[in-house]
Amino acid sequence: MDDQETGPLKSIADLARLAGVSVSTVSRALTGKGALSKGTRGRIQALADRHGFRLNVAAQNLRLGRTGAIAVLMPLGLARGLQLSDPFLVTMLGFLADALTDRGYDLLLSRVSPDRDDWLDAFIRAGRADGVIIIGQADQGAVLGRVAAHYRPMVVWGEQGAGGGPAMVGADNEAGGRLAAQHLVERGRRSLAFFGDIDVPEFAARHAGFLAGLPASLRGGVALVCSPLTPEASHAKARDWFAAGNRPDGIFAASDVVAMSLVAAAADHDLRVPQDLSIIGFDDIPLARLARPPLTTVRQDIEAGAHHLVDLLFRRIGGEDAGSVQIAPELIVRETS
Amino acid sequence: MDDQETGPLKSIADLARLAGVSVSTVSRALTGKGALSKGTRGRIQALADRHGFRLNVAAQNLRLGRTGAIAVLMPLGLARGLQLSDPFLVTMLGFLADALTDRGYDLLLSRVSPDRDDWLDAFIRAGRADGVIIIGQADQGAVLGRVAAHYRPMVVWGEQGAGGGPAMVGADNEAGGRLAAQHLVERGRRSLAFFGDIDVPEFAARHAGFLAGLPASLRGGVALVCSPLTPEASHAKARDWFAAGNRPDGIFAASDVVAMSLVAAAADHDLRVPQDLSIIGFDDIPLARLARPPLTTVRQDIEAGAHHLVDLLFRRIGGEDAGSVQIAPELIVRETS
DNA sequence: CTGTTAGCGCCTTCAG
DNA sequence: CTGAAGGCGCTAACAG
Repeated sequence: MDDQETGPLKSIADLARLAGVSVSTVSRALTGKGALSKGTRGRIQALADRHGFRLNVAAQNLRLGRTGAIAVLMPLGLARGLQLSDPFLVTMLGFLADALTDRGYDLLLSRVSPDRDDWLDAFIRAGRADGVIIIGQADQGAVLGRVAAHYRPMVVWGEQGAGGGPAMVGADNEAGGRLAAQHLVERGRRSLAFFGDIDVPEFAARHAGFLAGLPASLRGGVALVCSPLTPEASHAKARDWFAAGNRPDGIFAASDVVAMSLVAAAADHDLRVPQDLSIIGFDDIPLARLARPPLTTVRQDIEAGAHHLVDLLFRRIGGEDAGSVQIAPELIVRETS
Repeated sequence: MDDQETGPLKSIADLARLAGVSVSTVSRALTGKGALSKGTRGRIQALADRHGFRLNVAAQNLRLGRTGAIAVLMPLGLARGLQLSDPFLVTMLGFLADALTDRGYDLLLSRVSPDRDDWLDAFIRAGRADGVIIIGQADQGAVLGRVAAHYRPMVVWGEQGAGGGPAMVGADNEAGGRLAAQHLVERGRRSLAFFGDIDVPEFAARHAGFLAGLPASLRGGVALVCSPLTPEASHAKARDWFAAGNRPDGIFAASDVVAMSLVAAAADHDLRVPQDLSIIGFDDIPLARLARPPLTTVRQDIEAGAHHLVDLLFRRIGGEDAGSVQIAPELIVRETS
């Protein structure tokens, strides 16, 4: 195939020498930018192809003052990589990867430890990415607010704080909580509980909405159980809680994984779902439908969320001062309620 | 805080000017490399800290001829980002992110379309990453083999091919299949099926091991059902298959998601699991234990797999000619068998 | 111990 | 339409 075996082409200069033109001509030919005669351009492109030469993206980016990558950071999951295993986060990650690729950007998945207060500033100043998407503000609201004040290309998935914070995209968690409450009440449930850690803002909003959606007579009796998120830990928590003799007839869980743990723990204690106990999750992860019984849940549209995140980010990169977006949740009634 | 407001420090040169030293001194101070008096180093580091200055990683990497990133590519999941949602892949991704971060590398998640034959060469030549981890060879065995012949820093998760291919890490899928077969036989199951797409090499090996683990008398009667991998699609496939009147008493599924779909579909057809039908999955994803009934499965140690992948990759980056690794699977008996 | 110098591979004015 | 030259921000010899 190779008529002239000149060794691997390391740089644009090698190719220029080979083609008998200058480096700038090669650059113009390969980037498609700048005026160039049709003939030369075609000839050089063919030559590059034949030798398998591609512009070095790193150098290109340095010169252009960009990186071609968007960082996705998940403060929630920093302590253990395993936290990343939450199906919701992962599904989100997949959609983000697609949306970013469509725009010609790479997704940089970088674990950062929110141990020091300046973890985010430090990451940003390292210049590894042209923008940052944060999934789950966790307890870093203050940090995010401070950084947002002077760094534009950042968007956050999570619960809308009181104005002035970073640009956010998220489900209307409070509305979701109300949906769950109304549904349980319609089912005749009266002894209720919420499973989730309300130190996480999203979960706090779900909890608040849940209470708000209840008649005043029930509101005071709602048990609040601070459950972890992983399958193992939440299952253990639920089992202990049932073992302690708690017998509610309706539970709203902060996530589908927690809800599935509850279903499993209920079975361990011979509680029938949904006859004795209604359980509602949140997220509608793909596996929720496959659970036995199929899980009733409040759906967040993850794909729409990912697209909004990316749209918003690129608007802000483009200089627009685009603001937050909220996505309406939807109750999906299956068989655990 | 800032005693001298000089505007944001854009580069090492600004800081050098501010500190009254040369750029190389600043470089030495901030990288910690090279000889430098304790005093100057401390002074410059303090100054950098005070002004929030950090070395630009992109420029640093260009100079060093590296990128500081490892690409993770998943040819399986390229058509739709959603494919990434398989819990196994996702869990793997989390462990990889951790292992790479520990070594100071970023994880570049880049969707590439294996449409043209040179997708991998093109990606590599763009120079975006210092190494490549491929999760799931899918039908790209030929491409991987060819690239491996001239590109060292690449490792593949999947099924060991006949020698000469790329460096691989993977579970011993055939042994896993045998474990499943022996277990079903011990349970007295005689009418068997395998659910999975044997065009995928890993699944083909699981299928082959399954047959090999069976007494000759049963081997011929094993149904082979080509099932997709996503929850929705595999559930539909299983339901249709039961609806067509098929009534095996033992099924080995290519993945836990497929197994959970089978459990759900069996329930739709009033088949009791495990009384009427034993089902075994593969992977042992975190949710397998939470399924109702908890799923019997063949466990692959995902964390060990991720560590082997990263170890192997860096050995190869370091010039070693390290070869493949195989991980022993383990049967986890729960309640679907 | 510190400064000077020459690039890493590319893009982009500015001339011709 | 094409070439020459400077520089993106940083590091690593080589001098001093």
